[in-house]
Amino acid sequence: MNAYEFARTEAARVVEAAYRKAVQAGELPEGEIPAVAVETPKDASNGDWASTFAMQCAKPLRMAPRKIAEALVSHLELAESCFDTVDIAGPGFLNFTLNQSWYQDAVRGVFEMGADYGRTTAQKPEKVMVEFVSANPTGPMHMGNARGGVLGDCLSEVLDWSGNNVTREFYINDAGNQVDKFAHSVEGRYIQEVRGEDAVAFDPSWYQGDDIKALAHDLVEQYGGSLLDKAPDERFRIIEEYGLPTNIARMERDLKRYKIDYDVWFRESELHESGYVEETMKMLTEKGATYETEDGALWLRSTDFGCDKDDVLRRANGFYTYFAADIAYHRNKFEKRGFDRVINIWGADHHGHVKRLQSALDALGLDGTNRLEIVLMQLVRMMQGGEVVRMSKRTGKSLTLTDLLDEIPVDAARFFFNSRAAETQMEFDLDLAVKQDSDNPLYYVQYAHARICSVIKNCTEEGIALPNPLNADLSVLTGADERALIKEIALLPEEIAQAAQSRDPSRLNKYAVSLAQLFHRFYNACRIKCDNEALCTARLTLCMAARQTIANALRIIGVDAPEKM
RNA sequence: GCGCCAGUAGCUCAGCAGGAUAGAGCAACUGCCUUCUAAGCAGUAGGCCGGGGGUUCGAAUCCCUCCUGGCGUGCCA
Repeated sequence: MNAYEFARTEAARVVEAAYRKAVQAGELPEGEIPAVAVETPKDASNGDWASTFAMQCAKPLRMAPRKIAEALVSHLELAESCFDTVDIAGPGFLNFTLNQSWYQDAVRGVFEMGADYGRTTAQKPEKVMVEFVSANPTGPMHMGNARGGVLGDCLSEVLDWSGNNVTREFYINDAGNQVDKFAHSVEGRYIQEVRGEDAVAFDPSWYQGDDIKALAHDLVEQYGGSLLDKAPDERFRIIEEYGLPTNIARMERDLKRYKIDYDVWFRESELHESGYVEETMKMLTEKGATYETEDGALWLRSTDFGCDKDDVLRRANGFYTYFAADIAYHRNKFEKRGFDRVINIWGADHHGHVKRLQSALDALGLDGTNRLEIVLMQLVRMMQGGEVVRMSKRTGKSLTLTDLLDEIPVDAARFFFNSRAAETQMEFDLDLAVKQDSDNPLYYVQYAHARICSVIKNCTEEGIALPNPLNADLSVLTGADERALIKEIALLPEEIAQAAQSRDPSRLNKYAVSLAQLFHRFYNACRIKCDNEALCTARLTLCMAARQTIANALRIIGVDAPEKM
């Protein structure tokens, strides 16, 4: 158990024991008491931990909260706990102050775990898949993908650190209408390049990006004009078999550059080719969840599940919809690959899709409502020169992930996109991002790390022996800034667990900034390299713990912790 | 129309399984480098927590309602 969790459970244990004793002594009535609530006060002058137990008991025990608090305190036994004192404050708060040995243990805990400090074990470890980005292979990735990429990657990391078995997956939509449209667009540009702009009229349904023209150009280099002699089907096949793998390889390369590595790249086309989609539709039909209309289309009875309308699974022309493939895909995740839980990162514009997919899985007996979670992410609004930059693959005007990484460092991008919870609307000002240097909170955090490294380096160069952190005596660290830093260090495992539980990795950014702030404050208030040997040793130990903690937090976000800046 | 998300300092946002005086960064102003990294620290100023009702010892946080903004409501994905 980590130091933070220990303190929390100790506070609750001690209060509950005091209540029992007070009842035995006849000072408090026996009653239906709630679980002991414990929290950390915002203001340090209210102690390190506080319990609102006395106030919560006011009603069930029919007593004034302060009276209850007084009775509790008179029976509190702190000798075996990690607390020094308990005070009654305000309407009946019980404010606990941590004792010296707790601080000592908290710092030691960092060194016992080292690079793994912050990891916890789950009560119920899950085999969980995080599917994210899953950008269409018909063009380059945009800013929404950039945000989703960091979000999914950091969420995966945080789930992993909380004791789960995590798989990162990219779903490749290499089937359906859009692929035809993609091939059509490349074909058009190919014809234009071979025979001239006027040979074929521009079709407004084409994807317009320069990437399409570039692919057409590649084909001209490879085949000359010979593709025009081939049958249309054959030509389409050649274009697809060149264009899709090329784009997929580029996405993989860009994501690697963005420090994202997937465990699985899953192709939608496999689901169609193997007959898995068809099989899944048959299962739904057997469960009575579908019906057919006269034109031959197959429908899912979504309204039966509370959705506003039914959904087409198989079009009148016999082709399965994206939704049908998606149901099959998720059946594959749960049934075939045995994931306990699946978390998808989706753009908020897909929110209407959530309930119907979950419901379809429920109909298959896979309990999608509880096991499939969708983290909806608001799209990113790009600003440049004070104006909104619209992003659209179709108009080709989008700013791509590659463009972004050409402009700003990977770490700056990753830190930025992990700085807000998924559901918040984000504004990304490119002008600001490019010139963003010392204003960027990332550098504030990294600077704290570099500063520590520098101090430690100076000490060793001057012949000051680094302490063995596992048995260093920290009893001299009694200052407010020192203790505040230690308490923050002790918080890392809890922050990670909370981030995982609430599916919100942006908590780690906030934590890292706060930790850096407390270090900078400590650094300014307390001289590390000082004449008092015991103090110097203790503060060096604290520095080393802070360094490890910052490094671990940054590692989860996926940015470097530099030794100098 | 219906559905989802959001509205907190000048700007960007934390806080929201109810708790003590509502926080941070940026911008503004005032101090701090002859000693470990000033990409730093300390301080000042800035608020009807969108409006209105309710629930209770206590509401930015929960419920209802209204207003404003974003998104969705395809046999597209």
